[in-house]
Amino acid sequence: MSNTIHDVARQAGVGIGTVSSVLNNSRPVSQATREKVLAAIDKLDFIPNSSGRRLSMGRTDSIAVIIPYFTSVAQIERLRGVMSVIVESDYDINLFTVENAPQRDKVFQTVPRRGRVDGLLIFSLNMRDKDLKQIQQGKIPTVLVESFHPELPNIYIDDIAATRKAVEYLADLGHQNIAYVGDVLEDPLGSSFNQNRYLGYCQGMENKGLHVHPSFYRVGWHRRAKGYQVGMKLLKQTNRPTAIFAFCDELALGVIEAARELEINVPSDLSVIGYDDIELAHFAQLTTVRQHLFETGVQGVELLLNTIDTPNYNAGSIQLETKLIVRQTTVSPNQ
Amino acid sequence: MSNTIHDVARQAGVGIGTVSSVLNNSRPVSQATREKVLAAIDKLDFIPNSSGRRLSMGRTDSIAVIIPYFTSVAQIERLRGVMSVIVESDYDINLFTVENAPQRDKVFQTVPRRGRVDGLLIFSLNMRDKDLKQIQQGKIPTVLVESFHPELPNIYIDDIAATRKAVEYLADLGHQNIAYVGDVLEDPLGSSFNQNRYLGYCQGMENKGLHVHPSFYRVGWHRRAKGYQVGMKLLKQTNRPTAIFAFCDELALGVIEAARELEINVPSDLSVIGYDDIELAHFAQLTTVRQHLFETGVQGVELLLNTIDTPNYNAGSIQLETKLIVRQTTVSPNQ
DNA sequence: CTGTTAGCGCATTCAA
DNA sequence: TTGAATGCGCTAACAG
Repeated sequence: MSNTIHDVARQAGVGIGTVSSVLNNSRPVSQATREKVLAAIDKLDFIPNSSGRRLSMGRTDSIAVIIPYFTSVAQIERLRGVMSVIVESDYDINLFTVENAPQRDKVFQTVPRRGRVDGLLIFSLNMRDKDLKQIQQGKIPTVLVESFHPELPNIYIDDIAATRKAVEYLADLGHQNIAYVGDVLEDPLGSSFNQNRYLGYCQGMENKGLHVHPSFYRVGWHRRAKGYQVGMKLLKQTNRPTAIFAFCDELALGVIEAARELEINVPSDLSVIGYDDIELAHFAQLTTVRQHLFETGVQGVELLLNTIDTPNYNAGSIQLETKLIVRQTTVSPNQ
Repeated sequence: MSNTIHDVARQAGVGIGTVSSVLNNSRPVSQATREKVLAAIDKLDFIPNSSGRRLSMGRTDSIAVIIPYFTSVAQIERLRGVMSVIVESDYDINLFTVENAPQRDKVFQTVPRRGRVDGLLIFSLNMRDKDLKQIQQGKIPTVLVESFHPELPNIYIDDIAATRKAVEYLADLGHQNIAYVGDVLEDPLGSSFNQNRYLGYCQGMENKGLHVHPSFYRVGWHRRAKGYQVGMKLLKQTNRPTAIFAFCDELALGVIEAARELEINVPSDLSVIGYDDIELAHFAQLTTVRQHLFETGVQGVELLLNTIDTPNYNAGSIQLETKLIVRQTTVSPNQ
């Protein structure tokens, strides 16, 4: 079918060991034979069979990226960051998306195996002990992005502080009725950042002496359509909030659409603040918390590649900064 | 390191052939031994080593998805479609992004090889003869999405007709000065759809007896920032267009931002029409040509999986419909 | 029905 | 400096 190393060896009139040597520079080869081999390789358009190489080397030269909520723009932005560095490397990316618990279980059971991938990059999924055991006993290098486990290196941001500051910013503008539109706290896939953001919200409210009213806490999935629904409910309430902190930009935009439909002017009648700073946020002039999504992808793979290539690499955790980007959806109330 | 089939065989007190048999149901096994084997597999938490399996089977159970312009929302939407079906299958996805000619060359030279992947799904890249030769002599099943080659099955839309209709719609509204904001015609990665859309624009203009003015044809990369720049130039011209057809939604939104900054009201002073119908288009109330991006991904993999699984599968081409979605960025001029 | 063996394509060790 | 032999883990053909 395809040319093998034997074909090249025959063509060049040498042994396969010699061909392998020039392919990998694994041992000295005389200039003359090297040239013969290279000529044969070129003539046959030979590229070593990946499967054979994997088996022999015990390496796969590929890493798995595991992504929940693949519909989320934020995840895509991270993946872009990953690809931007992987393109320059010799690794392949195996992409796994996870939308529900069975899918997560299947991935965590089958993917972290020797001979499958050389490393794991996991987005936004907290590990259960069973998953961790699998990873650890297989000694599969792993880096978490936007999630946490005491035993694993990760790239993270201080969600609590970032959210707290955003809420305090709203309070400082003079808002008292600040609602929280977020994700369900008990994420079926096990994420903690939603809880952290809610925590930050509560802290911010408390710091400013504001009451966290139960009817001001609403959850939905982080898609725009859901933000629209939740926003509708919230804005039709008799005690309507004057400001809303949304868990992510997509939710925030859904809220804005709801407000638009109810003819509630943003920002004069309603301030909205998002989270992520996706590209759409710029277009919509949305005030938001910028987390450097692309950068988390970049740092995540880089950390992972280092742990793979350097045995006993001391992979610690890396915290990235956030920044409140004030645009045009937040002003003082009744202005 | 990891448990192998031999460990399982020893644990169960059988031969490796028997273990392989129960793993693959490749030959009848007595109920008693089957249970012994299953118990051993369970006890050792055994999953067959992927590299060994690949080599032995001559299959990789993975397919490559090759994507240029990974920054484009449209490509992401297609990829989502792909992942939605792949999750239900037993195939892995190897993701390759391509941002320039050297990267394309490298991917096409190294990826379409037996032992590397079982199939190729290629987005928006026209093949050169050299690339095609590689694919054909390796007999790697391949499906193109949004690109064309007479020898390869593809998923496509009628770009020319769709653009023509969009332009005719603008003309019917009464616009005469209709500009085209598009991609460079000579795409360095070899795409034809940009040329097709420009062609459709010209046809539409001609059908309506309108003149294609050179200063009304502007190109940039399909990112919003570029749309902004191009839009700025176009809108500062003395002979300012009253309507703009943009090659893709992202460019259209950039144009709208430029208009916003120049205090040119959309749509009363300027109609804008995009292409793709990305999610952002809905938020921005952008009139646009909807092509079913997610669906192209779905159909693309499905077609590919069929060609892989069914020898001599007659994979033809599939044309998907487009639809003009009229929202709020297009009205009659001077209204 | 089941154990043993050959071979997938490669890197690498052992001999020469 | 190089060729030949061994083994990576598995499937499948072969032999019992």
